[in-house]
Amino acid sequence: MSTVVAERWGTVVAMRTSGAPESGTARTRKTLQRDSIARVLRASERFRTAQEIHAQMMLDGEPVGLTTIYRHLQLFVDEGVVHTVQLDDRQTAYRWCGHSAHHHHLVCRNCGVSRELADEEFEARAAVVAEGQGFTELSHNFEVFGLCPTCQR
Amino acid sequence: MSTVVAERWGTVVAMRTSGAPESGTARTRKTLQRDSIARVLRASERFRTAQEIHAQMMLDGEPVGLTTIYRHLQLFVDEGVVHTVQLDDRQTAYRWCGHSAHHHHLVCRNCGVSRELADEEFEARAAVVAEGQGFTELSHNFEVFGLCPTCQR
DNA sequence: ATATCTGCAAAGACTTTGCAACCTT
DNA sequence: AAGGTTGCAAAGTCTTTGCAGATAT
Repeated sequence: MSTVVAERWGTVVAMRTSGAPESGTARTRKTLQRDSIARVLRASERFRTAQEIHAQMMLDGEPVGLTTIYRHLQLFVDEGVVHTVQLDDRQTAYRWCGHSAHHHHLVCRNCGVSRELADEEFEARAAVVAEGQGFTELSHNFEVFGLCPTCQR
Repeated sequence: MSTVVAERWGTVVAMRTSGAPESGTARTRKTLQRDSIARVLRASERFRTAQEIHAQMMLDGEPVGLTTIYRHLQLFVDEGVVHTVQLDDRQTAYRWCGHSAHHHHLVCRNCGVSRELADEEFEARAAVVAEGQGFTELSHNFEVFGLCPTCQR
């Protein structure tokens, strides 16, 4: 159903069109766990790790297995509605964006709050510089970290 | 000797001045292993993982423990002469740059070969966009991946 | 002579997989 | 009824740490 082409250096992800199941293939089922996870993600503009999401759900009285959380996060990422950031300590943080349009993030390194950054000039320059070196099939990572207004106090 | 301030979201690394030991502190010793690792890194313009470097050294008849490789890579990073990139599969890849001036990389996702990118406009735009949102103490990640001329064939 | 360096073994941390019971459709 | 879903336990990976013997200065 989903086609993810992950390569060693940089990743190329083919989005999966969640609503339109392929010929004779099963659909993703609607379950309490899936809904809970989506709700928690949508409720905050922060990047959270799977473990943090799990801990919060346990506290909130919505116990969902860590395994299930990892699985749905990956499904959401495949669908393009959740975006990720690699933390320095080798963890992956997830954030609900609700759409799969290409963009980047400005992330608070203290609390994880983030804003979306969609700057066409970045994209253009990245392409120009890379193509100037003869590289093709480009993709890129770009994240800005800083202290958000709230965490500056 | 080295001061590394690693925060959860994004990293702030205080360079360590390798040549000038602090008051009464010991210096890094010159050893065969350290030299071998540095030589291997300098010999290629690629980003390599610790495990790849280890494998190559074993094949090259320069057996050095994986532990030692990890330790020296970290020392080189602290000194600023080696830069890193986080791979999608959660590994860290290292590349000898020889200097600690701020820059980014254009990396071939097939073979890891890379070119340095030093584009002041990127830096400027990143700062402007982020400050416009009220964020301070900025830092950022930026890497472009693609297929190098050689790997396109 | 002594503090650092090496590297094996073991520990750590996050994430993935096997599998039997469970729940949507 | 059929097949996706759940979650515990176990496995997997990369990286770090403990420690005793080896080594650079």
